Amino acid sequence: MSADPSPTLEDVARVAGVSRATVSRVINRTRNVAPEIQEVVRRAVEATGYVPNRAARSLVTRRSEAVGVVVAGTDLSDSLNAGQFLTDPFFGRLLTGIIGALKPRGIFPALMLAENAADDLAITAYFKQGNADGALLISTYPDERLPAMLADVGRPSVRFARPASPGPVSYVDLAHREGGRMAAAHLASIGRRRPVAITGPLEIPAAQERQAGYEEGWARHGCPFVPVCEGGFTYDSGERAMKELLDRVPDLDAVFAASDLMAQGAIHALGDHGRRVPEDVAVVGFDDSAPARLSRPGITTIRQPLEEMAAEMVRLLLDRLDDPSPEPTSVIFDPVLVLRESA
Amino acid sequence: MSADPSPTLEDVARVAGVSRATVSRVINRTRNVAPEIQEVVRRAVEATGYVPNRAARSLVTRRSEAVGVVVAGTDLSDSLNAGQFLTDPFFGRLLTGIIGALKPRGIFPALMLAENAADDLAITAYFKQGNADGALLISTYPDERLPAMLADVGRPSVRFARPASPGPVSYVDLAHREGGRMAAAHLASIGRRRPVAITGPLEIPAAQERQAGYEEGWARHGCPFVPVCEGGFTYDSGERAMKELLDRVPDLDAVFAASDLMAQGAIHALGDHGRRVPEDVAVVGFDDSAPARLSRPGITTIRQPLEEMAAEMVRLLLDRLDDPSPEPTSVIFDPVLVLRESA
DNA sequence: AGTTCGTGGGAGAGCGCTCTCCCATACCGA
DNA sequence: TCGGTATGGGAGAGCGCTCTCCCACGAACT
Repeated sequence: MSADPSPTLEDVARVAGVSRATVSRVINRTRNVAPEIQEVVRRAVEATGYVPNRAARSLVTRRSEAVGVVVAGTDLSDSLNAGQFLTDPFFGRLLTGIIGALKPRGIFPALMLAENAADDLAITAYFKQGNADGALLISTYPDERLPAMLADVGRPSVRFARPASPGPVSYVDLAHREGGRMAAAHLASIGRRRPVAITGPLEIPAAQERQAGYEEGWARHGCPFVPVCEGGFTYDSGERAMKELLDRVPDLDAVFAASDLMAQGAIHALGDHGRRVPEDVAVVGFDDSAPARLSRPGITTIRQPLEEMAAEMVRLLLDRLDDPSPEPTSVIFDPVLVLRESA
Repeated sequence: MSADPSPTLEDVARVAGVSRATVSRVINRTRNVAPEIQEVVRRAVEATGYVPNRAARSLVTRRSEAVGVVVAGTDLSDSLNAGQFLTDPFFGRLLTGIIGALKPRGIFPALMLAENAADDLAITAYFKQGNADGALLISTYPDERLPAMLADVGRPSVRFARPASPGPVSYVDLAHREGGRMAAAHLASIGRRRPVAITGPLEIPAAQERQAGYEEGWARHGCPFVPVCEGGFTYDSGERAMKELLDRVPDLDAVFAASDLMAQGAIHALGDHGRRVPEDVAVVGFDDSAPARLSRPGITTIRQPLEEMAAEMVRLLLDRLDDPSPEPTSVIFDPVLVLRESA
């Protein structure tokens, strides 16, 4: 059954009674070939079980028909952090979108973690060797090194999330500010008046934007000052921040946490202090990841359409690979308020 | 900066004043080369910024130095299911372990989803084209097609979880039966006497084993009959199963759920029925995934050392790639009881 | 009839490596 | 002195493709 010496183009050509070039043309639909000959070739391919050898093709086309997904975890470079990121449903949704969008092209993405400078080097070398044509960069941190390094070796990349400083890189992002505004508007609309905020790490543009939008929203509803505590997007940081805010603002009645995980931590901290959610305190999260849906009470949250955003990243990258025009593009998606029990 | 015509072996050889063969030998440490010449070559590599072209190398070695991670979702072939699997922390932990174990070899795994027969074909073709040398197969379902198909095209694979029928494939698994026994022993040790069980899908060997061990454990503690309800590993199925069991066995005081997600669903269902956890009902989960740690109450659970198991899968595969001896191996890991609040 | 196309096929070079030969040199024991 | 044997280097074939030429042929024009 297993024909160890895999059939080559030459073999197919012999069986079909044509030249190698003709077979190649049929397979790649690269030039007109008489229909009857196409048929003969196709039958020969079938009969031999031929499958083109990617290495040989890549060698001459200088294309690998592969893309890499680079997860740039963190500048903090504790090795746990990036590892944990992979278990974050946020990442899973993104990955689902990427794989789905790549599948029609027969591309399976290579997954890499960039945790430190050595990794950046290894990853750049990987691309330079011709293992992949382009990169999808997933980083919540404003990491700037990789896109430039990859551009140096002629590999375009598309980022998830706007880079901190504008560079020659396409990206896909959410209207975070609008999301923050929506959270404030909703909390105000259900009669809350003493809001607080648990932000993400403020060196991240997205975290800044969400917070800015939230404050803007409250200002519009007559509340010019919002007590705030910075978190790190994680469950524990949300719990800790909530405790601190309860100390500082005992009569708070609304909290906006910049991630669902932090919202979950906050809700548990509120419970520990005898506050009921949503009766005493309303909580709004961000992302609409699994914890928002599965925890009790369900978390009212600002949904990021991550699957769609991922598909858009793929589209941008493939477009750029098909036509390496020099214009970086960006696409911004709208957040959606998802109502559950917590607010 | 970007030397578009990437330097080739030829270029390095010219700079170093040696032949192509010698440069190749130095780079691949494939034969003795005089130390001073090694030094000269190394300097030339440095100077030119040379990086070997993987396609050219693969063409002659017939090795890609790449591996694929195949996530075989389900035979149920609802497209959502596999997508959701990626957001499951279970998968994230496995992936973390795989990537970590592959990194020292400079390999970045290609990720693929097998949701139906067409996918199986596409994936097999991908391997046959020489895109990857071997596969890491992650499937909780006892899918048998892919390992055989891959073996047919000369690609070894290592499975996560024992296949339903023994085949020519290596695998890594957990002592599920022992895990079930541990759950029963713990519940008995804290004085529970009316146990029930929420199993995983019983066509999955792992689910059967966990259940068998659980019943065995209770039999040993004087409880020969355990009411049971089958779930699907998901949150919703756990919630539903718990409701059903509460109807059938109103005075139950202990439940073993075969996944943490189901345990979480069960705990919420118990709460809805006015039962306190763990005072009225003790709950033990399985996996030790994020929900077990983050939900309230924290879920006492049977931990699978997924990262270590993943690393072992990688080791088995790489060994087999380095030396394709025909003996499939299997490695079984021990579960660990992790105590939290729920039992 | 001769010229000019357009169309569809083949020949063959060459992508950048690895690896098998082969050869030059140095060192050894007889 | 000579054959034998490591040791380390170079020459060159060839992995399986793509793609540029080139050519044969028929149709359409002058």
